[in-house]
Amino acid sequence: MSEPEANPEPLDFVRQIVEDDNTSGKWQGKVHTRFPPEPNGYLHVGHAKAICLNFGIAAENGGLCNLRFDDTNPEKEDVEYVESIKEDIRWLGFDWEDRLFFASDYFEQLYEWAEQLIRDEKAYVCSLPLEEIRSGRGTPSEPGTDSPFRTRSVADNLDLFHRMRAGEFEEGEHVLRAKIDMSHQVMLLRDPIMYRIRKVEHHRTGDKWCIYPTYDFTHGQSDSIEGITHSICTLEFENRRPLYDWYCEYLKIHHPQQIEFNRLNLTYTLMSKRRLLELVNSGFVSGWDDPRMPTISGLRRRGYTPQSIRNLCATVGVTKHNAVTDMVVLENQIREELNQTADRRMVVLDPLKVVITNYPEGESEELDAVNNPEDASAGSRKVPFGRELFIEREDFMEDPPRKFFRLGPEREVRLRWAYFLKCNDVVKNDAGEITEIHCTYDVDTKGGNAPDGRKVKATLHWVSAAESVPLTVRLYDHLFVTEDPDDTEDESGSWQDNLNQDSLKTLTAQAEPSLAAAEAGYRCQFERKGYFVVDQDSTTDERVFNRIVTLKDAWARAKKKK
RNA sequence: AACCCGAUAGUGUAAUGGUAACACAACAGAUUUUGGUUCUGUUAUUCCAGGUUCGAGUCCUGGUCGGGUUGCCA
Repeated sequence: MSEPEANPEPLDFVRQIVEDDNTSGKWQGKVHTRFPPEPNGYLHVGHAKAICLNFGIAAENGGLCNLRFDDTNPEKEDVEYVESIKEDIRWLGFDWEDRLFFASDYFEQLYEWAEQLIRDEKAYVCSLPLEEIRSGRGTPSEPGTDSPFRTRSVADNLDLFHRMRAGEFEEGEHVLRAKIDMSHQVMLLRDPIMYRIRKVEHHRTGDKWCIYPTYDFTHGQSDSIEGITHSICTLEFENRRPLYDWYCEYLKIHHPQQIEFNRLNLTYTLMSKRRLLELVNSGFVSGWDDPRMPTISGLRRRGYTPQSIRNLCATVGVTKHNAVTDMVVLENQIREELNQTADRRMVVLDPLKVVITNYPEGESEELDAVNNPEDASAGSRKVPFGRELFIEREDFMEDPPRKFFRLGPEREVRLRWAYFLKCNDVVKNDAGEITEIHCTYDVDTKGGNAPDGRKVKATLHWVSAAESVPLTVRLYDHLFVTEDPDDTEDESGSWQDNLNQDSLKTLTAQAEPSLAAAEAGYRCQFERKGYFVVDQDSTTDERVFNRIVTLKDAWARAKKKK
């Protein structure tokens, strides 16, 4: 009766926990997750993994996923970030429906809970200066010492805490601390800070508050208020789980389970919001959405699709050990998608003039070119052909090495969708540089096939010199020259030393006319060169194309090996 | 020298005590009007030492290596 299932997709360890909980009835079959960004920067592809995980698990289990901003540090946060984060999540294809929340909406409740802990003698106002709180905490191997204010009466604590809120004290004069254990082996449990005084305007609450709760005193309770079942976060919060549990336990509130997974890292880039902000501020990149940035907005502008990013997140897996995924895994996702869906177009990035000496002067014709060999429904288009063309400079060599299949003196190649072409002569300037080449074409090979069955070893892309249109093309490369930005030559070096100074090259290319009217966001393949997208900087006079990714290039690889 | 977490081909993951596998990368070949795509094949893996067991990547003990913890950041 019960046939074994045909290779069920293996569950990652987080999904396994969720499934086990559903089986045991731990949460009565309920699954409720959340994605809790701090609005202090733009989302990056590492966040995409968390988004896919949280929204994905909810969807797969008939549950819900909230969007909650963890906005407890007004000094670094801003509405600009709130809006960009919402846009990026929507663009990725996820929907929080009516469940948009802010931790700052819970400030009043949090304040009451703080009072409750004071009354329960689980919290106290500590009036030690910052340095003394730090030194009093000890080190991982030596216990800390109790604050002299640890024994303050409940009445005094309540009074002081109220006056903190009322703004009677300056920043740093007092903090509220949990009373746990100053000699605990887990440093975090040595009377952690719950509230600090910050006389700073908050992007949502304005000047209503001058005391702000810390992450630890906010996050678990926010989860609790929202009825979260599985609080999924990254590995660096592992150490904080005891405190998450402590607050839920002593507050006697709904207690979600925190589960930590490994964040996404990619080679040749970095995922630190602080460092990405530095890159933006330094001007090395044009902004958070610079197409070299690993931000969602950067990848979007680079031409990546939501599907390609979701596919990456599905591919990398979810475990508990620090992993670095090769950038080519991301690149392959967009290549795979665009190979199926993108139009092919001919664009010459580095033009070399070709004169076809046996083509009648003053004449031209239109040839049929297939739009996408992977998709017959994409149809075909007309491309103009004439006596003078441009081909890619690197597709011609006067003295070709052994494995070079492209054009050379007395060699014959195919012009894509056009004719066979043979080179007869090379014209140079005084400096010895090739300025143009003279060729003849075989009129019987129209469309690219020889009736006599002869073969050529290469097919080149080309454009008509008279009818091509100029395009601004931005060639992007890795942000860093090393796989690991921190891998500096000497120890005094910094990650900035590894920035790729050649990560952006701008040039003017010659394109077939059909590209003159391409609209922002249009993606296509420049045949033999890569996938490109029209950038938002385009104007009616100037089309700007960003290179999303190159094609795989066996010839380039062979050259590099030598 | 304290505590927490981790370790499986080059990279990322699977194997839920029972034949170590998949994807990407690399390499070789076939096909090809993109040196693209597609197809075929090859190379290569359980950190170490003990223990439990008929049987250990998986369980136990010890070690090694890596990451994290000493913010009034999240």
